[in-house]
Amino acid sequence: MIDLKLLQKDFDGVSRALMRKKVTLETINTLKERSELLKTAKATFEASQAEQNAMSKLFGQYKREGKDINELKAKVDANKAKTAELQESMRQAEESLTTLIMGIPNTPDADVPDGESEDDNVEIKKVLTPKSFDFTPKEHWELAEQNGWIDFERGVKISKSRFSVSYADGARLERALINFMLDFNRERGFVEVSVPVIVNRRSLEATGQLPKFEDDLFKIEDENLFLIPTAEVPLTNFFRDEIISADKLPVLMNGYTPCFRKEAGSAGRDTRGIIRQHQFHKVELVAFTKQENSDKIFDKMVQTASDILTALELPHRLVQLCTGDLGFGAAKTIDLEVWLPGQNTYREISSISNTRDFQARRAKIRYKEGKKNLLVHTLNGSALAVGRTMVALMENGQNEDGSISLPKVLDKYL
RNA sequence: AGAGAGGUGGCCGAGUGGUCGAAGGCGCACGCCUGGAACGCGUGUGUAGUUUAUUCUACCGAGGGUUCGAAUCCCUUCCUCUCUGCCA
Repeated sequence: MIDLKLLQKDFDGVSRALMRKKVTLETINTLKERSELLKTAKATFEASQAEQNAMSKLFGQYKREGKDINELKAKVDANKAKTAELQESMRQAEESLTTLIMGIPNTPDADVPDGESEDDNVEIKKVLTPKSFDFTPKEHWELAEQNGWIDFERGVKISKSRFSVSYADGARLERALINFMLDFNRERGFVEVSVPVIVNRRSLEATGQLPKFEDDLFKIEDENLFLIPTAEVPLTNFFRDEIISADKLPVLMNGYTPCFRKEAGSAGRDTRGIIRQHQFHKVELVAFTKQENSDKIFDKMVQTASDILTALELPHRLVQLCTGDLGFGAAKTIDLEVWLPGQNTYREISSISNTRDFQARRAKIRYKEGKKNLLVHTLNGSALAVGRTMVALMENGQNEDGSISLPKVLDKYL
């Protein structure tokens, strides 16, 4: 949620930032109007309520002293009706503001490049050089089938399209990667956490998936519960409605979960293979920091994810997302894209975001600084998407006969 | 899933219509005491909005109702605990 006080104070600055995220000036103006309306409505109501409270107190006093209450009662009755009306209009103002603001994205950082789509993202650097093959490298689905690692048809039979089965060495590699990543992140200071993969509506509102993106989520019928699209949701909600003592910060977490996404709107994209599945494994980093430290922790998270790829000997690059590609809650995002020789391109394998206080304001996660309670900054990032890591290992490690050489860091996990 | 009990501040816990944002205790912070510490004593200690500030408003799981006035009465709902059932 964006900072309404800041909008009041620096309307031009905030609206300029929001317009970079394609929020129309009309919407921003409405937002400002509604927040001012609420403020006045609240003030009027509270004044009337104060009057009511004062008279009610008098009422008790009169009764105790045996005074006549008829006149007072008439006054109090009249004020009561007025107060109820004021309260109702305050409620309406509140509701219309909430509805609007919950759908407003975060403001991008000043240094985020402008752009329309992923084509305008800015490459920051490349790590490791893709090796050249003296044969035509295959795509991962071919290798996966040839090695008996992934069974696509049976995944569809058991569930539906965009589901697959990892099998034998494929399943073992998957598990090895999860363990490897969890250990790697833990050694970097991220405490391992295992969380529910089914969460309630409030949790998804806090992180920003709801109310706007309900169509992307698998919902449990009749329960008002949802399958998580990322461990970011349960991990970030760990501290929801809490005040963390400042000396505990930063809190760095690391968790593995399966993730579930409907992939509505991506029909026809990545239909072959396991690049885009309804269910996939991911190890996620989440951090809670003091406001002044989130940039530092952000860099640490990017470095950690990049180092995992390096340890796995996977060539990759860092890309800073432009405003047009930035997610709903993110102020700043760096994607890690891994080289896929079969596809002859870099593909996203991790996305690391600083949401600053956007999620913290929705989730009411604060810390105490002196006498004041401040919103934490929350950050999240994959380290890494497991399925896509398998894809990269297959395509980069393939030999001419279709067998696959795996990096030696995985030896002790296999 | 059935039966019962219950949800109050960081924690425990009192409070059945007004003087209750809420006794008391624990914890925590500061001060006194001490060579230093424990003990003891004193003071302070919820969140959010509003205001320059005092103030004021809201919050005793959530939502609604009764009333001039609700932590307290009524309704709905969520959650927790105990027993029974089921089950990794």
